[in-house]
Parts: sequence; C-alpha cells; structure tokens
Amino acid sequence: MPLSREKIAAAAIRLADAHGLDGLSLRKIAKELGVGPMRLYDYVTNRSELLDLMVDVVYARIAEVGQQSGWRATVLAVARATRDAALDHEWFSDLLGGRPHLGPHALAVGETTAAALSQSPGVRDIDELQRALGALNAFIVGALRREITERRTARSTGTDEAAFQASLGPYLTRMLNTGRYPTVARLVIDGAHLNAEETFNHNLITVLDGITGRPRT
Amino acid sequence: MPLSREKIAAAAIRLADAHGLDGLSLRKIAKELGVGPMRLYDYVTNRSELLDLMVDVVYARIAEVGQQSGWRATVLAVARATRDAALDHEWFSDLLGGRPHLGPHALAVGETTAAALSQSPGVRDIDELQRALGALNAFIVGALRREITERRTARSTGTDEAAFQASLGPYLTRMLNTGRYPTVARLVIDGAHLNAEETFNHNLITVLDGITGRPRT
DNA sequence: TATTTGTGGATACACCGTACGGTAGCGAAC
DNA sequence: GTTCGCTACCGTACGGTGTATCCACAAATA
Repeated sequence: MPLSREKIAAAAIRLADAHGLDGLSLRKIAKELGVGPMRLYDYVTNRSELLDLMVDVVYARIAEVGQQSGWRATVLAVARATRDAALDHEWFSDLLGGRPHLGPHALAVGETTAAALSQSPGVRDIDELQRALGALNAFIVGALRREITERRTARSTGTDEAAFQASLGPYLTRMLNTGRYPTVARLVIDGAHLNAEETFNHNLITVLDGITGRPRT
Repeated sequence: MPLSREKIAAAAIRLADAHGLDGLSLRKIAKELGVGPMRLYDYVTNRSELLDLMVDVVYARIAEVGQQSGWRATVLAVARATRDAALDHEWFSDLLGGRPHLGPHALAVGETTAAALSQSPGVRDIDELQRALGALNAFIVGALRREITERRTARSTGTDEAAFQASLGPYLTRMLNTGRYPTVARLVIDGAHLNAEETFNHNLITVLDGITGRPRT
C-alpha cells in the first residue's frame, strides 16, 4: 500500500482538523502514515505545496454543488458550500485569500461562479465580470475569516457571558468603559446574538445585489 | 536607553516589511536591538502578542484619518487608509481577519467606521449596524488580501507577459487549454489589466451602496 | 557589611522544514 | 552470467524556531 498524494493530503487534513494549522507538521503527518519524514518529499516538494493540496481537496467538495437552476442560485449555492467547508475545516479559512488557488478543483468552482456571474444583468463585459468576481470573492473570504475567528475566540473563552467577561472582560470592558468607543460598546453589549448563518446569507445577498445592480427590497 | 514595547514593535515592523512575516523571528528582532532573545519576554508574553502589537501600530496610522465631512466620506477614507497601510506593510494583510483586533487604535478605527455607518440611511437599528459593519469589513479584508496576494505573485513571477507564461504558464496554460474553464480562461487572457486602486474603490462603493441601500447609478 | 531583590544573559529543550548521502533492488548492456 | 547504471526508498544531520529555566551580578535594603 504505497503512498500517494491523496493519502498524504487526507492524513494532513485529519490532523489539521484536529489540531489546527499550527499543530500540523510534516513529521506528524509522516508519523501518522508510519513513514519517515522525508518520504513525503517524494510526493510533495514543499510544505506549502502540501497546503495547496489540502486546499484543493476542500475545493473538490465545494465543486460538487455544481450548477443550479439559475445564475443567482448557483452563486448562492457555491458561496454557502464554501461556508460549510470552512466550518468543517477551520484551517481552510486561514488559507483563504492568502495564496492563489489554482488547483483543478479550485479552478472548477472559479469557473462555475464566473460563468454564473457572467449571466447576471449588470455584468456586461469582461472587465465588469472581473470586478464583480473580485467583490464577491472578497466578501466571501472576509466573511468566512471573520466568522471562524469569532467562533474560535468564542470557543476559547467559553461561550457564556460569565466566562467571556472573565477572559476578555478585564481588558475589553476597561477599554469600553473609557467612553472613547461608545458605538463599539453598544455593539458589544447589545448586539451579540445574531445568528451567524443568517448574517452570512443576508450580507451575501446584499453584496450580490450591489454587484449585479438589483433594487434592494 | 532601555527598551520598550514601542521600540520592539518598531523593529519588528521594520523586519517584517523587509522580509515578510515568515522572515520574522524573535531572535532576529532581539539581534536587531542588540539584546538577548529572552529580553523580549519582559515586554511581551508571546509571539502572537507581538503580532498584535505590530497590528495596532498600523491601526494607529489608519486612525489618523479621523472623521470626515460626512459618514460616507469617513467610511471611504478609513477604507482607503486601510488599503494604503496594507500596501505599505504587506504582512498586515496576512493578519487581517485572522484574529480579533482589539488594540486601542484598532478599536478607534472600529469606532469611527461604526459611528459613521450608523448615520447612514438604511441602517436603522443596532442589528443592522452590526450586519453592515460585518459586510463592509469582510469586503475590505478579502479585497486587501486578494490584492496583496496578487501583487506578491506578480512580483515573484515577474510582471511581464513572458516571465508569467514561463512560471505559472506551464501548469496554468495547460489547465486552461483543457477547455474545462472557458470563463476563467477568458478572464486570465483578456482581463488582467485592471487598475488595482480603481477596482478597489469601485467595488468598495458598490458594496457600500448595497449595504446602505442606495440606488446604483 | 550582610542579605535580599530584581535584571540581563546564557544555556537548554523540543520541535520544525528540509538538504544530503547511502543503500538496496532491478532492468539493460556487454 | 556478469556488470553497470538508474531509480526508489531511507535515516541522519543541520540550521532555525519559540520559549522555560537557571545563573550571575548589581543595586538596594537591613
């Protein structure tokens, strides 16, 4: 049972899911596979190439959604699939936007969203398509990074109010009590209970409407 | 002339500007300051706390733009200042969205943008403000990461067509020649010459319009 | 003067990515 | 049938990282 890029990527993903990207090392992957560390270099030239490999495996899952009934449904489906993937593999969000995603599956999802967007009214020529795609991807990347970051801090501080006050509280409440950040203070105190999925969907639609030039409801 | 968080941060920023975040290590910073590596731990508990420090120094520069004549001008100015900062300190974009930015200056720019956005029509209550802020920040984070990544690959491959074809070409052109990614192919071939700043501004306005509910022109 | 206290430094540990040299097997050429 | 060369595997070793711990020395206190 020799070894293969697929097996290496799968093991790496398992480890990254469990211990994050910082807890991932070539040596641990090798140990997980019962092999010396240098074996991996027969299949991968770099650590970063390994990361690219992992990323493209995730994109493969995202690409499965394929085309939907209309361009709008397609874009929404791909965006939501990306979010699902990021929630399942938090390290994925760490890599989002950090390097060009050029793997075959990444290109495939790029193709479906680009093709879908090009069907939209308000996207008339190729420059507009490029811009629209940029804006959409920028939003997705930023939104997912933000959501994952929040989820991580929520998990590390504990989700309940008391633990939050105990961990970030001392510093943050002191900061907010200076009165220099009244709006932020109101946001932190009054508005922490938004549903993440709803927020993502809502903002996604907002951005999409902005891009494709549709009147807001 | 003892040592201080400010001095450490300044040295770290110099090094990160020159050699990127990967080329940054506590030992190098210490050497730069003519000190043993362990001295830094008297001022900073962690490497990550050092990164937070650096980030907040950058936010200090961003915060300098302050309020403008209207809420819209303020939001635009802050966003553009953030972009300028990211262009000057590319490592900043690597950190964007990756951890909560809670330093005093980061909170200050959060406050100004939040306060500005809350003045916008279409942002009626606090939940809408939270969502709007999320969408705006998501876009900024994603757009800057993307732009910096592109700039980096452009720099490493060389900017001219020939060098590009030589480096990414072998793989990418082969991929595009499969015919499976026609839209992406068109984008790569026909549409690479958009001005980055214009694109950012254009998309920023688009997103902002989407958020605040303004009719598209 | 004796003793405590704190401050800068060196050393050490566990771990990382990866360069390098060696070895064993196997097909091809004489 | 023997030898040669090539490929696929393997372990070791190097230079680097973040950080914990201990240590020496100077200053300040009793």
